[in-house]
Amino acid sequence: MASRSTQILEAAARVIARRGVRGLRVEELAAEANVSTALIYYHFEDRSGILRHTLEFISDRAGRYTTRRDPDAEPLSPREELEQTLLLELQDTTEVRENSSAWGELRASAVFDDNLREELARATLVWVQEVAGLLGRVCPTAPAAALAASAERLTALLEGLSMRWLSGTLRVSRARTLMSEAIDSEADQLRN
Amino acid sequence: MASRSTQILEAAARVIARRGVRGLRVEELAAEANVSTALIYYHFEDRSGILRHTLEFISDRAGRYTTRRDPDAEPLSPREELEQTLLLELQDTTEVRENSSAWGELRASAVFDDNLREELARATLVWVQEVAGLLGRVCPTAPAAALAASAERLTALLEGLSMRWLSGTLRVSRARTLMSEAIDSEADQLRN
DNA sequence: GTCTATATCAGGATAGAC
DNA sequence: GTCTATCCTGATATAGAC
Repeated sequence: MASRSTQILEAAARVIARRGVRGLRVEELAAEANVSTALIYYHFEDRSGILRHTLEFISDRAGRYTTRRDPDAEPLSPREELEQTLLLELQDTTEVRENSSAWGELRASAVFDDNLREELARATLVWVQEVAGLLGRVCPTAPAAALAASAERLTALLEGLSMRWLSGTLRVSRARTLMSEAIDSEADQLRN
Repeated sequence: MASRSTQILEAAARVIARRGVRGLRVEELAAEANVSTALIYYHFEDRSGILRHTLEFISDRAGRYTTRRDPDAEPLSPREELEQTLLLELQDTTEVRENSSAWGELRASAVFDDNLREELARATLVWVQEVAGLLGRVCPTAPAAALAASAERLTALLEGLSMRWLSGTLRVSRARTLMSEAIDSEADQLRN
């Protein structure tokens, strides 16, 4: 059963996805979570405490859905697994939209808020390494440095495309196409 | 000679680069521009008007510094010109930092602010087309659709890398390396 | 732990003089 | 066009009862 804190953090993720970190109002969060504002201040010291905890919550949750898989399906080839992992982030579902826009907000906020940088760097590193690992299974002969570079490019591209999608500059379908072509291209490159 | 409006917009770009869009206080902007808050409201209807005009200002300015060149130097090859155009955005100078962080902020804000989307889409399109044009001169035989896709990927990657740089997750030098490798790779791909 | 009610104040916006 | 002075809303945060 979700604790009160968790319930508030889930609501916070929804509000951030809807309004952004910048647009989060404690009162709106209270309404979304069906609690009073006072309770929020009881659990989290202040507004920026809410933000910190929510962003931690979101990056943990993103890690989970990225690696989750249907247990009955036949195992994916490394190539498919890589593609799926990356394209998962470009789907117009509530969950993905919520995580992606919160992630984008986190990244953007970190430019002006040192407190967020460490957590962000940690989460990015995990993410890049996961992709590098998948690439390594696609191209087992590629040197580690090349895998790392490809993973950095692919994840950075994914963030760029996500932002364009979320900001209404690019359709999801187009973003997906561009992303898979990039994956192919990096994989080819690594096979040289 | 810079008009008052321009003076305010230049100050706005500096303040946004320093504090972010959400951190922009009309009063701080007034101080930065050495004018009163009332004058700002005289020239721009309201806070979001300031934002819209600043976005326009920034994208025009980015267009300018991107294409500016030393008149005495011998002309660049298309390949060099492309590389220079893109790598110009990854330099740790005040001007570039200012434009890039303001640009990133505005992109992030547009996710939640419909007023910014149109201008953002326009500016992105111009930018993508400019890069597609440069790519076309590098690989004159490539079909237009492929040039467009490469340009979209390269500019999206650039935005992604810029954000990582500005948010302290990636060094500029690393970002530059990753970017030039991507340019090479897209150019090779187009030559097939 | 949770609520209702309210203090407090920052900051967007305007009135009116020059 | 530009300023000084000020209004006032909306948002954070707290007091105190249950």
